[in-house]
Formats: sequence, structure tokens, C-alpha cells
Amino acid sequence: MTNIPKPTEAELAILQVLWQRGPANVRLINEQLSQQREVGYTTTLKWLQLMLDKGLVLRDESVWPHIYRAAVREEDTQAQLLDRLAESAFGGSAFKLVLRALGRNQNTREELDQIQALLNQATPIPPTPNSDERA
Amino acid sequence: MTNIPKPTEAELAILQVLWQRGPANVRLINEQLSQQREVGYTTTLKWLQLMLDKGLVLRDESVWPHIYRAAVREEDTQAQLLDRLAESAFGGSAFKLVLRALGRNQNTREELDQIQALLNQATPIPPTPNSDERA
DNA sequence: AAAAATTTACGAAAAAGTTCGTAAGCTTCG
DNA sequence: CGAAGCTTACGAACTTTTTCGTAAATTTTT
Repeated sequence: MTNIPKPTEAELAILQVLWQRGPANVRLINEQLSQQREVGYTTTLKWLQLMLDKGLVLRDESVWPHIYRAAVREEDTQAQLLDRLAESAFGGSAFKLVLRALGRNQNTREELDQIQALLNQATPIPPTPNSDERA
Repeated sequence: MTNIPKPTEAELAILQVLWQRGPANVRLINEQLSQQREVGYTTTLKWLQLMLDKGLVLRDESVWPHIYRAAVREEDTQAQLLDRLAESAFGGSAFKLVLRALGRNQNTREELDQIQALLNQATPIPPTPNSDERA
């Protein structure tokens, strides 16, 4: 709920590592990041420290080396980023975003089925009286 | 095709105005932007100039005042941003992005139908042999 | 316990984006 | 034409992010 501070690119890269691998020390995180692009160890450390200040990660100092873990949930963060993108590039329409994302996506049969399933269980909301306000 | 330079927040705001309203002069663009948040005229002008340098907009100097128009297509830009978001926050999976976007979205009956239509015409691609490569 | 190796903390430079102020350049009007 | 009113160009201050270097702190090894 508490509005999460918007993560930067670098911060997102780190969060992804933590979400996928779970809590980890700086070395491990840096190794993961390094697989994608050259990153200095202290750079990674600094990011973690900044993220700690912002409340994006938590740190366990009772062990050595310290262990960091995500303080924000993957789902929440993704949702927030989708909202933000809808706002900044789709005229505020999450629906348009979905259409576009779906339209240009190559999916396997399983994936399409999964999407279909989600769609089937979706409950339509009543159209807003002014759904055609601004053409 | 030519990889579009990643637009910043401010640049996206301007592109959205141009996409919706079509070519316009600085004053008009600034008025539109001002409806959302306080922006100085010269700030808008400066943005346009920077965007011109980056190739995000085109300028017609044969008229006065100059008229700017988007140099990148809305669809392409949105697609690019979706790819980028999938990469930076969904572990590179456009599919996961779609699921998430669809899942948390409140849609009207019409919208759901539209999504369904899109889904029906989607041709499944064969599953990749290593679709389960990294668990 | 001292040296060697690893981790942290801090400060700060460099790069990217945001925002204007000011002056110079057109247009229009009296 | 000259003044007044927009428009444009330019430079620069500020803020936010990205990136390290260096030194201090903590462990681990001889």
C-alpha cells in the first residue's frame, strides 16, 4: 500500500535478482548482475545501500557478510510499473496497454490457454456512463 | 526499425500530446502539458529542441511559429516500452507482463470482448524445445 | 597475533534529465 | 519604420542516477 518509491533501472535489476534468487550477499548479487553487464563490486554495494535508505531492500547485519533481501513484493512493483507505463505512454489506459501487449506477443498454445483462462474468470465491470467522453 | 532513443518521462508526455493532437506549435503543446502539471513555456520549448536533436520530433520552420510533430510512431514507441519493461521487470518475459496486466485489470464487457477477439485470432507458435530451460 | 583477503562505509566525480532566465529574432500594428 | 508582443536560441543551475576509489572494519589464514 505504502507507495513504493519508483525504482530506477539499476534498482530494478537488483530487485529482479533478489526476487529470483532470494536473499543474498553483495558478492552473489554482483555476480548475477555481471552476467548481463559489467558492474563494479562497490557499485553494486552502493546501490544496495541506497536502496536500503529508500526502503526497497532489507539487510540482515547479524551475519557476515550482510544479507540483503527485497522489501517490496514483485507483484506490487510490477503492478505499479504497469500503471506508470499506462499513464505515461498509453494515455492512462491500462486497457490499451493490454491490447498492445497482447497484440504483438508471440505465444505458445499453453500460454494462450493460460491467458484464455484468465480471461474467462474475469468479471466485467459495468461500463462507465461516460465511457465515450473524449473521442 | 532504427532503434528509437528511449524517451524520458518529459519526452513521453510531449509525444502523447503530439500523437493525440497532431502537429502543433510550442504554445499549444505547453498548454496541453500545463493541464497536468505546472510547466514553463521555455521548459517545453527546450524539451522540444532536445527531442529534435534526438530525432524524436520533426520541425517545420517554414511557418511561424514553428510546428513540431512526432517523428516516431505511437505503436512502435509503445511496443518498445513494453519490451523494455518486460526486460527490466518481468525477467524478459513479455508473456508474464501480459498475464499481470490482464490479471489486475478491470474491464468492461466490450473491452473483454475486444481482448477475446484478439486472442481468437492469435496464432500459437510452437513451444520452444527449451521452454523450461531454467527453473 | 599479524598478514592477507573480504566487506563496508563514505565521499565524490561523471552522466542524464529537468527547468528556467535572458537575450536575440520574427511579426504585427500604429 | 519603430515599438510591442510572441518565439526561439543558448547557457547554465539543479536534481537524480550511475559509478567508483579509497580507507576503515571484520574475518580468516598462517
